[in-house]
Amino acid sequence: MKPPHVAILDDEPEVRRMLSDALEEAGFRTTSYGRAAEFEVGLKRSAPDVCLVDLGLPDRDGLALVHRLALESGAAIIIISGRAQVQDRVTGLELGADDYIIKPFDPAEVVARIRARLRKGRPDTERAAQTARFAGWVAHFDRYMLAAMDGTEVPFSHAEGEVLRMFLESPKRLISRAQMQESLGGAAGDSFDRAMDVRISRLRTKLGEDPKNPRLIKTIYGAGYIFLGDVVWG
Amino acid sequence: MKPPHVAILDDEPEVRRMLSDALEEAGFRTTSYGRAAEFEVGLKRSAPDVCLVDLGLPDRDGLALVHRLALESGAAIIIISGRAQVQDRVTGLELGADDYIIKPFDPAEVVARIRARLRKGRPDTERAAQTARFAGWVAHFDRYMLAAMDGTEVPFSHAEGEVLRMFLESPKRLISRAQMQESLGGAAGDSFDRAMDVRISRLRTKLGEDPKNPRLIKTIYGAGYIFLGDVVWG
DNA sequence: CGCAATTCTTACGAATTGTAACAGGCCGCT
DNA sequence: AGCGGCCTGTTACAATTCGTAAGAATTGCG
Repeated sequence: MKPPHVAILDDEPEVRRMLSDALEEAGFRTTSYGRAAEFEVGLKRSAPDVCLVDLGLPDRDGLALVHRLALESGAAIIIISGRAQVQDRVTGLELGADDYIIKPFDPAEVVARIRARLRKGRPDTERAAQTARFAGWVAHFDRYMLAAMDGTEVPFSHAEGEVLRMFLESPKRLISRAQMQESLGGAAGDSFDRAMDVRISRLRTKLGEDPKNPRLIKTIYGAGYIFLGDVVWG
Repeated sequence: MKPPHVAILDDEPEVRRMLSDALEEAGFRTTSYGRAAEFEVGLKRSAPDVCLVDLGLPDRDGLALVHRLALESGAAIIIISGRAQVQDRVTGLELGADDYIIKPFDPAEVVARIRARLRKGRPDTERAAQTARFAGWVAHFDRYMLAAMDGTEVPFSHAEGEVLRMFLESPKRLISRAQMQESLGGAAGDSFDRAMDVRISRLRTKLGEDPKNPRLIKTIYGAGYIFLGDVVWG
């Protein structure tokens, strides 16, 4: 398994440096950003497992950013802030942060808290579920079959299954093209993005989507795709 | 859904009392224990969702208890301790605790941290709420749809959604053009500000604004925009 | 080697988004 | 009030992005 990826957002270069050094020492991959705008662009390319966010940003309301992250991203969110009041911590946590660390901090503690989040966040012990229910379908990934309620079965290929699995693992979340390509091992080539389209297109027809008005796999022009529909694994 | 159950282990009666009061006020069920032995007996009867454990116990090594809990129980474990050294926190977290709170603590923060743990532990239930109500509309950011009260729905694009979301996150506050450009990832180019205008223009028409007299998105000449209207998220 | 299934590439049409151009409004000045 | 410059709104068009059909390349199997 690839090492977890931590995204760092802090406007002070020394702090970024200290964090990324400590985290890479601890075996994580890191990406650092100095401004919220760059950070959000980076999120679209690859979804991190943990976001370390400094609230004292010059260019954006940090709490609003945290709120959005909590809603949209599945990552664990850890706030780093110089504001030490209890009320600040409470509102940060209420808005969706998973932890709140006060400056000045010790990098070792940051590492320990990140590990604690990842431990709970990824119950990969029982992650062997091979079936998923959604929108009247049951996807059997072990047999490469889609079963409808009425008993009819539709086979799907490996490429289609990769895409479908990605959707079912992150339902109701925007998935950017770049994320898919990274996840599906495709080098972001010139015409590889067209292949993505085709895979999704075929998957859509197998799911019986109305091309004019898809209800499950929706295209977000210029951003990616989103899978609507409630998913139950197992 | 039954309210979550929090088990409290602390040898000081006043602390137990303060915690249980605050937690029940917040809607949790609580059970308090003064000694580790009772605590372990209680665990066998009913498995709590969260364990609040004071490390400074007279009758047992608290860290060893935490370690066992982490391995055997599925509950979230939060350490409360008077020991404030970084090394103490790191070892506590490494041994399996999910959080580490230092005495003296504020009950409100304890509640917030417990909620943060439960949120991640029970995924997918409350994250789905990606909607905001305002001025007779309901914005569904997961489906990219605006629903009016009478049931009619208007789709909005990603670009329009970015603008709308910015407004709804900061209602009744001035938002400058520069802020928007930063936030929407656009390099502040020569003609990029024109694109902003167009986005806002299109959004206005979808909201049915009167161009002559906009009620929701008001432009402040030379400064930026302001979104009037009360917003309720959820 | 031939066949079939899968996947990629190419090509063209459709949807969205950005850009340019023009029209109108706001503000300061006389 | 009237004028002129700057800011903003809107429309039309161009560029980018995406969907899908059909053919080519790849893979797997006998």
